[in-house]
Amino acid sequence: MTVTIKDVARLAKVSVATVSRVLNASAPVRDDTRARVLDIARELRFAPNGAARTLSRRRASALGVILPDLYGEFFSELLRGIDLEAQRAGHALLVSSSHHDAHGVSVAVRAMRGRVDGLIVMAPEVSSASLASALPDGLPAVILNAPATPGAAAAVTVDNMGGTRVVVRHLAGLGHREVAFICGPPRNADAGARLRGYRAAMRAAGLTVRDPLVLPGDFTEEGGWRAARELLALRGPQPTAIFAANDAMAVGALLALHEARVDVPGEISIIGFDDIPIARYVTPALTTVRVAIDVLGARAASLLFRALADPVMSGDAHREVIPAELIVRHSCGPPPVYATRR
Amino acid sequence: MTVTIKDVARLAKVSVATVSRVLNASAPVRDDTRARVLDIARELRFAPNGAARTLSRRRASALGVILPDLYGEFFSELLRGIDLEAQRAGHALLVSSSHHDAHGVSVAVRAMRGRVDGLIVMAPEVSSASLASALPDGLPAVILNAPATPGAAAAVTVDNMGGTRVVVRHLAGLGHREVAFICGPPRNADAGARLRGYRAAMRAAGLTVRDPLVLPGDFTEEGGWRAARELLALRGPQPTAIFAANDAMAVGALLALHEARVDVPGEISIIGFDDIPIARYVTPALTTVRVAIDVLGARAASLLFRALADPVMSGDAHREVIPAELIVRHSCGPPPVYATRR
DNA sequence: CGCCCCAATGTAAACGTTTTCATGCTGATG
DNA sequence: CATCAGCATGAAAACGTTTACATTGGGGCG
Repeated sequence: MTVTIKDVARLAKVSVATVSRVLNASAPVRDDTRARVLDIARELRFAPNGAARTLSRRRASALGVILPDLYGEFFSELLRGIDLEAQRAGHALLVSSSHHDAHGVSVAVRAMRGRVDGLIVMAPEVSSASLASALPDGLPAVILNAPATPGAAAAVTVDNMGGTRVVVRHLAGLGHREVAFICGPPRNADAGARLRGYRAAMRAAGLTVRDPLVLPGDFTEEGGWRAARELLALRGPQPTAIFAANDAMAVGALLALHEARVDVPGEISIIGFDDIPIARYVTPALTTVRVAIDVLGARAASLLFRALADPVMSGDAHREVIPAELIVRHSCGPPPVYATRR
Repeated sequence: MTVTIKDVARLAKVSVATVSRVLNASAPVRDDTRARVLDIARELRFAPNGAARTLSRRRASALGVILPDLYGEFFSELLRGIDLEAQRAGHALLVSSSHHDAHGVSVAVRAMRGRVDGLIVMAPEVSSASLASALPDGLPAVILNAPATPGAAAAVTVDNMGGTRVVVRHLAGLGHREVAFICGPPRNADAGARLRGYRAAMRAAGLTVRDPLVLPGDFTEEGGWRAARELLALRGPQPTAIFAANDAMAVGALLALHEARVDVPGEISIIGFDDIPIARYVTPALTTVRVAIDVLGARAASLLFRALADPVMSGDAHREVIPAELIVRHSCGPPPVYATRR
């Protein structure tokens, strides 16, 4: 028995149309009737029903956000960036997380039909083809960090290539020649791009990638720890630097080296990717690549709003890239003398 | 021109009612018609309109979450906990942040009417009275970390009293007598509770609180840094331990002491509250009080679901407290000898 | 062979808004 | 004084579902 616009209309002795007009200022209303309606509305503590409004207006004033997870600072920052933009446009956020596979994403997308005006989807482990087919027809969408989609939907991505290039150049400039790489999850789009970027940058710097120095990983601290242990156990020449595909793994590797009493950066340099807040606090502070995650989110939202305002544009599959910047702290130095001399 | 249930009905040569029955399995339908309807629906890529469904069912299958902010790991974890519970109940999350004052919260609450089945509200700086008056009549709500509400709505809070007590006992047990305290924001409910808890626990331990040792703060790293500087500049006897009302400030204080070449824990012990992930990584690792933020969120959600299932209960203003646990790391030790000797 | 019941389906009325169209009414204009 | 413009309002039709109620048709039972 909640109070509806009809109750307000009845008590104010006007039609529901007039109440609607007063509340939305959508048409001129005489001052005295407006005052009367507002009084009654306030007295009854009337609040319009969102679902009815959405249905009638064919506009939800909400954005759907579909994420693989909600764990860690990455998603927190992303969501904050999206929210910032959405808020200024008077839109709410309908979030749904824990959607890893194509089916899960598809279900989540369907559940949002009619409740949101557009979609921001992040599904780094779902192929762009199946993702495109999961997206509904009439709903504009922006895809985050997806494998390069051939013009299917608008997308925002991190400049993984640029980020890895600057890392390898930095290490090469310090004199490193044997740079190990700890990969991310095999099916993850960012992880793949970073691996490719590492290989390309190594080649460009005139360095060769030795296969045993490319280790599997999974973006977790634990995974980084394991990879570092594996490197230490390697027979043959050790690497003089480790490049981890994200900061969490770099922190894990740091821990493993610390446990093994290997000096960082004296004996081995280490470098990450993302610049999560923790990176500043480990000892030695982690040299890494900064990506403005909140900007990533904000750009996605504003891109979506542009597509919403101008439906023609949405076919044009706009693409945006968030820059990545090298942050030099204390975990990298020149290779040890015996190594450079060799 | 999106596809509706009518289109499906027309092409499948049945009524919309039958389509609805098939899609919701809400009534028996002959096998062949069911198959036909499902075929057409799939072919047309039909997805029901959420707003229409909500309106008709008078149930949104969504929870509203109203937060003061989205910055930092606290909110990330909170949201994750809420999402976990909501997801298992098949509910989505409508989040709205950046609502600090009573008016902002009120606006956000109104915007959610008709789009959610219940509300989780966190507004640590809004008085419980004005908060209660902002909540709509028919909508169950759970309040997080609010100042003790006199039975207005269900609430979940952190055991600030228990947490501060165990901290003071720990420090007293190590031999500290002069324990400084860095406060949180003046109007923040948690901050207030922690200050009161500190005073009470000091008294219970037979220690006196000297006013110059209680410093203002604001829950930020920067604020903790400033407070520590102020303590160092103090004439008269220095404290042998600093208790910060949250971890962010403890980290800031740690930094200030490090800069001033004061040994922690040799000369001064330091202890925080919250156990944010960074706490493990600073040097020395921060002794603190662990609060399971994700559990806080999850409890709030499940409490809300219980209220939803059983509307009678919602009047009963259930109250739940999340325990706080001391995590001993390396930032606390016995006071320096010259201090104990005195 | 006629009746009744049940299963399957259709019809139409909600749900609470917004919005289009129609209708008075006021006052200005010729 | 007749007419017309325009402003304030009301009536009713959307919007896309679900669901209460009505209507079939067929089979079992007397």
